[in-house]
Amino acid sequence: MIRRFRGESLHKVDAKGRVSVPAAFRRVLEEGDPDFSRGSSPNFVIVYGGVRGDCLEGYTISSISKVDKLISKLPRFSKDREILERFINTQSTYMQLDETGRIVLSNRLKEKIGIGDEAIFAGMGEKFQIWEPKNYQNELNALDSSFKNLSEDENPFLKLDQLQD
Amino acid sequence: MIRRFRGESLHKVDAKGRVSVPAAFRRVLEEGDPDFSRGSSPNFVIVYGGVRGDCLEGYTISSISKVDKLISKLPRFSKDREILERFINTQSTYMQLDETGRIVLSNRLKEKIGIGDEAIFAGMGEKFQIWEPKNYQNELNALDSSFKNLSEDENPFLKLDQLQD
DNA sequence: TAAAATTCCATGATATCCCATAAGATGGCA
DNA sequence: TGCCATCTTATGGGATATCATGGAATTTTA
Repeated sequence: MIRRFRGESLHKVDAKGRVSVPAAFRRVLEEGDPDFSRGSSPNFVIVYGGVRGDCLEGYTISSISKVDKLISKLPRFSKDREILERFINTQSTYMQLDETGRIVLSNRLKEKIGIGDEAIFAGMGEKFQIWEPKNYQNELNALDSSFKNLSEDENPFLKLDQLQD
Repeated sequence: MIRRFRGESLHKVDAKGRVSVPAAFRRVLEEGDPDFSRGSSPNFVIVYGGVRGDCLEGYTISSISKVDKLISKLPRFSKDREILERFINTQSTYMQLDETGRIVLSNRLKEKIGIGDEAIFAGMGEKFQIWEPKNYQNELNALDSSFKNLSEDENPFLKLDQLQD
């Protein structure tokens, strides 16, 4: 089975910017790092630009590679490619878990998403997000109400069954 | 034969949040976990967000993987995909039965559905649900009365045979 | 050399494992 | 067809490991 990022959890951010990555996510990061071996700590990538500026997105090495490959398929020098490279390559950084399963968020990253002394991790399948708690709640509320306003045939749950395997 | 989740049963939730999963359901979970082997314990997934907030829903690995695969077909960063991942990945968690066939419900999960020291498991074919007993009874009653108010051609029993494969 | 970043150690809380038991279900056999 | 032996299930308690978090010590770097 390929494990995916699932679940949400709240973590303290200390004065140095250290945060624990949820234990369940670590397993996924380990599986997704081809260079990982027992006893070491997995590498992964954090994208801080992205479509939305309001959260950080963490990718395993293998899932960011998929995205990189897709970008490489776009014509060199095309505007599209340039934009995506800007967001996904330029505005991202490698990270490594420390021995206790933490990462450190630089001031730059913290400011980017307005984080104080708490952070919420949210699993999103092939990636996870890091949010400032209040912003996260707003995001959920917004999502909820936009979901409620959808018509029957806009409902993504129902659309799922129309996709073919 | 592909076994399905069938039947309902009531179980104690102890101080640590431990509950026995009905033995019949365990067989289904075992069959639905590609990594399961005799002697080990099956993994599965509990979704706690979903369209309805009033119960937990348990899926086998293989049935949740089907959903995950469909979601992965949607364009990355699309609204639809985001909504579905929020409901199905973010608001869910991996679970593993222990040797005696139990799982532990975290406080978070218990609060989510208002569970005290008892829980009802209800088989729903490809998934099962976990309810606080009183809420479950209300749900049954509501379903009953809404069913009674349906006209002939709204009756799902009758619609069943009109579907084609 | 001062500030920043990284490594190392410590600890309480939580979750997980391991063992125990009683009741019920199952099946064999007289 | 009634009784006994055995297995499975549901449940509880205690021991142990993992996790989240904080602080000190050491290294790096500007």
